[in-house]
Amino acid sequence: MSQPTERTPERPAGRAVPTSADVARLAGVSRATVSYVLNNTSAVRISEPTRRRVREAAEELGYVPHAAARSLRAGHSRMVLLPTSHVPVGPLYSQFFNEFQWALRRLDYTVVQYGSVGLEAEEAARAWAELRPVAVVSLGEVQLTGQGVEILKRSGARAVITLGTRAVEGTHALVMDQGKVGEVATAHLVASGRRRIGVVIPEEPGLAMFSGPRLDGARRAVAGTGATVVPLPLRYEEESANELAARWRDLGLDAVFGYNDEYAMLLMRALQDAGIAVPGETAVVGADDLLLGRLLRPRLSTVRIDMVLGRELAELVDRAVREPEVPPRTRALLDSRVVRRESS
Amino acid sequence: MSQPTERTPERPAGRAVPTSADVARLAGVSRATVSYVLNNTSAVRISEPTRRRVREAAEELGYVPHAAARSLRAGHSRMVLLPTSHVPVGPLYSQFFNEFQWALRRLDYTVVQYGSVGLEAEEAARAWAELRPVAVVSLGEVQLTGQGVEILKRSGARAVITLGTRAVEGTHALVMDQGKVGEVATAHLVASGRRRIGVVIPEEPGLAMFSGPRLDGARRAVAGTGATVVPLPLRYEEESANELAARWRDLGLDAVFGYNDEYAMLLMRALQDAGIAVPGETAVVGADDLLLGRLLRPRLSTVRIDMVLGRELAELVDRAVREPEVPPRTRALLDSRVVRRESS
DNA sequence: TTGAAAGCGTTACCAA
DNA sequence: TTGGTAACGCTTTCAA
Repeated sequence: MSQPTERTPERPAGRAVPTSADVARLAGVSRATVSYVLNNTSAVRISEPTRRRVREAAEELGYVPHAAARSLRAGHSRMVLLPTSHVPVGPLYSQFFNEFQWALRRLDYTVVQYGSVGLEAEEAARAWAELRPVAVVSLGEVQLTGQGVEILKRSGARAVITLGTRAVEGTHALVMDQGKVGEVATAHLVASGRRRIGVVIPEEPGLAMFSGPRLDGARRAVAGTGATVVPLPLRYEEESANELAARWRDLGLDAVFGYNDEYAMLLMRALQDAGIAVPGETAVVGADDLLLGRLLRPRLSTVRIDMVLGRELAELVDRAVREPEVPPRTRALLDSRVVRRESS
Repeated sequence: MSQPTERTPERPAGRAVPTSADVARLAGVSRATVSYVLNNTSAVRISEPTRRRVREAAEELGYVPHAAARSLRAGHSRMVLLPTSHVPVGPLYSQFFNEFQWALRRLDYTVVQYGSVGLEAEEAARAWAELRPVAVVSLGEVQLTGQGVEILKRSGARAVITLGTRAVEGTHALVMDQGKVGEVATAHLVASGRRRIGVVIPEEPGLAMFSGPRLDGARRAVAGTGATVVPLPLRYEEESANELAARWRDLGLDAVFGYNDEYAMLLMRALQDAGIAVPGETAVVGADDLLLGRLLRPRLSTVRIDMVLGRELAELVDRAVREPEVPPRTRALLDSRVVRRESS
């Protein structure tokens, strides 16, 4: 860039942000022409010399269009808003999420994640609505209410998609059937002849959303089999696991579903240290099929969760935006199956 | 897009998005009054009955202010933009990140994460600049250039903060000294009498940003000691680890720094399965101090990384926004120390 | 081929 | 205490 001045102060107090009017002035044309050139408007034909002058002027000024002004004028945006929060999630979920974002970008949407920690349902919906997104994809961080959905739709959102453990009225709901995770794990344990089955409930906040349905699923699996389910609160700390292991024999359990691989690994180690044979005396099953679970001895049995592809979800969003009249539907988002290794 | 000149209704058969003008009409007042009431403008006093009428009208219509229009009018926003991408990060980083977001929110900023996967430096800077954020905090997903920083500042960003492995010109740079992680790990191994030290280099994309500096740090640690460093490419798969373990004795290594706990655990298991005693024949050190590392036998030695608090970083952002004339500085963001367990 | 002007939803200034 | 009005930056229709 040509900076003829010897000293360019970083931030001259008066330096304004260049607008299309500045570009027009420098190029010696009107603002309309600038817009035509920079947006490659095909309806209008601009001479090549003019185009070049405009482009050079824009370049020289470092002009960048103002998204807010543009979408204000246009009356709509292509922003897809994804509320985020602090729910600790595994690599599976992260990968899905990234693929989803990438696919949306390919469909020419601007993906914006909005940190929504600590917001209540309606408060959150209002905050999101201020940005006038064309679609909101809520991954369950904030429990959206029908009221909140109404606010969003009234403010122009053409699609509200919830991706959670249960359907929300008025939205395209994608249900992650967390119950099934607990169900297949527990059914597997029952089928292997286990009768008293512990189910780990993490005490860490934010996980109740997943652990509750998983426990319910476990209960469904034992219904009518004579086996029983015992909830086991557990913090993700060695001390907590050791305490639990110390009273293991009093609990009289012969199997445990560890919520996920991490909690399962923690508990399995504590059980082994307490002299309880795995899987001999107690079977252990995790979930998520982490690589690390295969490194323990015995190798950890697990529930493998197959997520819908991020690309598919992106296409669903796109369709919902283009055809908002299609009524929202609820559909399953993931499938689960047991991968039996050595710990069960 | 060539569309017929016929007017296509933007919002088919639906009521339009309510604006402050609609609220004013319903309440029987002017738009200005609506603005005063809804923003609690203290400079103007509005009678209580009027306030009530306005509030009720807004409520009835489900009015939500239009953030773009507001910031267009105001000439500035309080948006802090955080580019995100798919770099796989550990729980330590996530926790820091969430704390940071939360703290920014408390300081009344709107935190927006912008999915920037696959964007080049300048392209990305331009995309971010379109949103006219008051500050950009780049966590290193996209290698920001001086050019990119200039674009952002010209478009009104009052602070650009980079949080990466090396400083970027013109920004408040917070350097995560990844080199030190490798340095302290290797120094520890050398001090324990190890001479030929392997350093794992993950083959997964996106990690080079961290692994390169860590390897450099390891080299610094052996300089002048007579010990040597050997880079060890490794995929995060059992097969890859087993291959590496199979030719371990040919490599003649007596220690390895495993990049982080996960790779270290993977490799340690492969070494043990190949009959190589840990730490007797080969010492292993990871990094991140994951709980899972403590579950293996021997317990995994590790490098504990202390991150700066998210709250501190949020305050730095706030200060940089309020006093943009203060020259950008580079400062260290994290400190590292070895936690010796049993594997070294 | 280009330009003038309207208007998107807000808010701040100045009158009434 | 309230209302009219201009302006923020952009796109688009209409006119030249």
